[in-house]
Amino acid sequence: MTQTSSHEATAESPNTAEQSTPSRRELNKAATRSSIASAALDLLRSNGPGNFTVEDIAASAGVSRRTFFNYFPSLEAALASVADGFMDHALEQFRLRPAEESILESAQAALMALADPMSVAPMAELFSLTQDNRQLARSELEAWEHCTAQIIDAARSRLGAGISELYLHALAGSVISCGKAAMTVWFIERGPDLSQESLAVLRQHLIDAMGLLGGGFAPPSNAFSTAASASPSVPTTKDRF
Amino acid sequence: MTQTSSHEATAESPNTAEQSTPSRRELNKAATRSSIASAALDLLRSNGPGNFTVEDIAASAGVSRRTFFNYFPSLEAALASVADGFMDHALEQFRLRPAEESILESAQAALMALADPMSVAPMAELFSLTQDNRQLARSELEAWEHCTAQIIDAARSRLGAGISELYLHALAGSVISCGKAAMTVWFIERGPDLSQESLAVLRQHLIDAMGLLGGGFAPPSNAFSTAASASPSVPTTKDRF
DNA sequence: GTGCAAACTTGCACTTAGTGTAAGTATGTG
DNA sequence: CACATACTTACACTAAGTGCAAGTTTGCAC
Repeated sequence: MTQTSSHEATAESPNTAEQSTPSRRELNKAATRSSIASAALDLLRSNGPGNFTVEDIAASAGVSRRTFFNYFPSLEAALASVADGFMDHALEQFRLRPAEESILESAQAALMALADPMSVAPMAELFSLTQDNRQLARSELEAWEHCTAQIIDAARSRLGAGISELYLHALAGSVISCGKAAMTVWFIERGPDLSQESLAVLRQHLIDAMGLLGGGFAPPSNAFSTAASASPSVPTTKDRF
Repeated sequence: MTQTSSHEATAESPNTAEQSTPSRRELNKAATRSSIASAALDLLRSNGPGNFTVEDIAASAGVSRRTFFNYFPSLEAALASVADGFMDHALEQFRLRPAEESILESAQAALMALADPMSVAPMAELFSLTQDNRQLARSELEAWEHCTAQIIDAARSRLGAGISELYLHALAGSVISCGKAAMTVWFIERGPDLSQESLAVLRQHLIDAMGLLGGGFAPPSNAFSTAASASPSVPTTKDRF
């Protein structure tokens, strides 16, 4: 989670190289952090949302309550770090796409990269465990929002600073909304089912949602048929995977 | 805010009529509620975000701390009730649109209705006072999310239950994202400026954002010129206001 | 390795959010 | 007027989140 970095004590690695020497300290910190996060996830699994406290997580992770708060600003943030990992992965994929590709294509490709079991499993689990809890749902909204902001930045640097801010904001927001919609609908239909068949459905939903967006949400009667043909810049992509 | 209704004690008015006799009780409750909300807004104005407590609000509204929590589940919710009023207004407009109109057109029309000073003033103020506070920003996200859910319902009942859920979710989410984008960009550009000129800018942003959406976010080089021509179902609407 | 400074952890004390409960006060009804 | 119901309030309690100061670990120089 990028926003929690401000709560960590280390500023930057002392060596000018980027990741040559992770240094004992950083390794320890990373270990502690992930141990807290997975303790939180375990408790979410076993006790259900709302039925455990920060103290429980800290005890289960073998640290003090105070240390928990040195790593995460709230209980929800600890759980949201799972979603953040998922989205960081997506953003990485997005930024790796060739600059000449359209934003929608890049977004679609990036989202595709998430429909594999390894990436989507923790996210799907969070989704399922989170559904009925207000606090947790909020954190998830925040994670999506954070992701939107990142896309805006990435798209701006790709398209040049001259591009309309409204275009950037509306596009990034819509892309995220469509990704969110695909996951939500998938989850409603399939629950936490991570089989190949189920993931194929998710993948198709992601494709369809982007197709709808690229097609300007042509009226529903022919929504799916026109979605592909009406969007020359997003050529269906269905056959690419 | 619709979701706070579960925290209120009254279930339904005793008389079968809808709003004939608001009854002393309901009047008192409404008065208390709005007095709490405006006390919260006053404190936000005078002290800035994060620099006042629920106890302060309760004292300022002349009720006990406990009563505050009988009306609102959190400090943020009290402030968010302002945004909720704004969005309820928009949803009302949306639902009043003729059924044969496209969803995008209806959404655009509904959003237009909000660009008048009376509606937008409290929202803009919240926006400005809220910008740098995490908790408050979360509540606002929640309000948008709530609004999205309402649009999904409204669109489903308009388009019939046979319509694809993915279509509904993606469309509603994108519409809201575009509305949010228009407001965000407007606010970045103009700050809390509610002059006629500034509102015209907001209006134009709302139109443009919906145009972009209807046009499938045609590549930026010709984003604005093609946005209108590429969306036959959303005929610019610029000349309607 | 010895020593020292910086980073990290922890316990403690404190404020505030939020909730359950039971007793009090207002409101509507016969 | 009497009575039931809705609403407010005080009180007590759990838990979130933060500041601070003392302890412990790590990195680095000698």
